[in-house]
Amino acid sequence: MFAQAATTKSAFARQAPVSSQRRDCLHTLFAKQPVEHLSAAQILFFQGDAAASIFEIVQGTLRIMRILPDGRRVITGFLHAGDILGISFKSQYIYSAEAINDVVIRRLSRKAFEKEVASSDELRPAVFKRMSDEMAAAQDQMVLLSTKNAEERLCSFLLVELQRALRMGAREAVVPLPMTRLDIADYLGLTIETVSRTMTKLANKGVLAASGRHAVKILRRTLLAQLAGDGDEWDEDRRSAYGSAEERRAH
Amino acid sequence: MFAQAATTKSAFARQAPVSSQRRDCLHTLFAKQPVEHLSAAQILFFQGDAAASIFEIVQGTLRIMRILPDGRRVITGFLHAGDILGISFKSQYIYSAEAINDVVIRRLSRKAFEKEVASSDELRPAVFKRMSDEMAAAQDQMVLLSTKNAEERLCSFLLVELQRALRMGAREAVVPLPMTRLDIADYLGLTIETVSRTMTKLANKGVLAASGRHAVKILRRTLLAQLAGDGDEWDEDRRSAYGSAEERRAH
DNA sequence: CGCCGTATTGAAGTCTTTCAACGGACGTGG
DNA sequence: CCACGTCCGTTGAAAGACTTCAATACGGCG
Repeated sequence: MFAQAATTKSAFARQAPVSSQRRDCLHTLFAKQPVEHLSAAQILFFQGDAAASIFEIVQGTLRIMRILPDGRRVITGFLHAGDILGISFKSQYIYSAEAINDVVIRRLSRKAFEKEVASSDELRPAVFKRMSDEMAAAQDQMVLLSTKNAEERLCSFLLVELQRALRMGAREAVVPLPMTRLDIADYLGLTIETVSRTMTKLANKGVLAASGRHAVKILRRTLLAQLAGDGDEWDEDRRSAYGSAEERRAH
Repeated sequence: MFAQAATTKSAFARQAPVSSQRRDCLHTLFAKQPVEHLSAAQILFFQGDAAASIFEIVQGTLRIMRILPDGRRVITGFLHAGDILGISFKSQYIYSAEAINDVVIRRLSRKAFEKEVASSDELRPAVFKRMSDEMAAAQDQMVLLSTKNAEERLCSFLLVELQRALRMGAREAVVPLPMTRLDIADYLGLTIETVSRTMTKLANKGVLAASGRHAVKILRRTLLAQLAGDGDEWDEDRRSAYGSAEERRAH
């Protein structure tokens, strides 16, 4: 168990949905904290709870979500090993966090965290950067939800998760999907059926192949990236052309 | 002009799309900076530009947006007088900012800003809070885009803008809409036609009445709030009921 | 006063959702 | 070790919401 946690810890992430960057000095803050365990479906905290702690995820995956008064659920992100959770909170948690599988975390009190950050000139930029990355990820998600169709959404999601898996040291292009289809649907703003249908469509196209229920193997990564619709992420040429392209319509 | 700018400056905002809080000590940073003027449709900065400055909006409205490679545009927020722009940036701007009408801003170099923040124990929490508010707003927008239909989206938007107008000292329930329908559409993830149709539907219901092209008068504020679908924003009852409500489907 | 860009309205089309049934995997218990 | 039940995922068909295409109307500005 210890060895396992150690290897997981050495993993890092970049560009993931909510807050995951490469290992930085922030992790040293948690190094001495004891680990805590959560089992699948266990809730770490509720939306509206007093935001007392900041968490480092050592192992496993969490979903962070909001529930609307009428019961509709929105998943605003998935958090994996190496991610830090709770930096951008106010006095109350703005969403709920729930374990998808078995999760190991370390906890730091908000007070202690703020004290450390105030006193360290090295920590401050790291915190700042992390929040900025979180914000950028949130913007990406808004773009996805505003303009992308089902196929583009799923491809975007799979691409990000694939990149994460590869950074974690995966040797094959296999994307682990510990969450259920409903989680994916609630994250992408689709229904479970549409996710399922789109997945089989991608399989038929030869983009991917199911690898058990909770993983997919990516067969054509370039095609996946094209279908994701992010293209080359805004190149210089497009920029100068922008002015004349203003009349283009939405969607 | 000066007097006008002064009154505008005393305005504050809370809970607006991207970054607008009540007046706080951050504004003192800009007090000595000279004002700059932008005319309608003028671009303050481009997505991808080196993020050299932080801005305080003294007057007017900006749209912040991202352009996808294929030309699709997403507006991730509108910024009004009193808002501060650019705190959550990395080394490059993650979106473009463009004036909707005539805009007055003050500018502070990123370097100077960071220096001030590092040295002031009062400024740091203010910056932190602002970024957290921005994050919360981004999450709200994700919820809107994920789960809400056209009517709910438009009502949510109008409600936020109405609250802002009232805080700014508006005596009547009139929402100024300096942006075009296309802007609203790109912000809400809809088409211009759907925005238009939904607007007239709301007028027929007696919720609002057009007041020229760039303003609407809200006639039934409570109904507007109900139609926005945010309800009472997550009450305690619902929370305990959540566990048993897990089987609910998306949308 | 007339023009041009913006907004509204109508009708058809498309994508996703909804409703419904089936299939398959996993875990428990016999 | 297999049987069975349950949960999750897949597939099909119909319905619905929004988009798209197209024409018309409004409103500000020269």
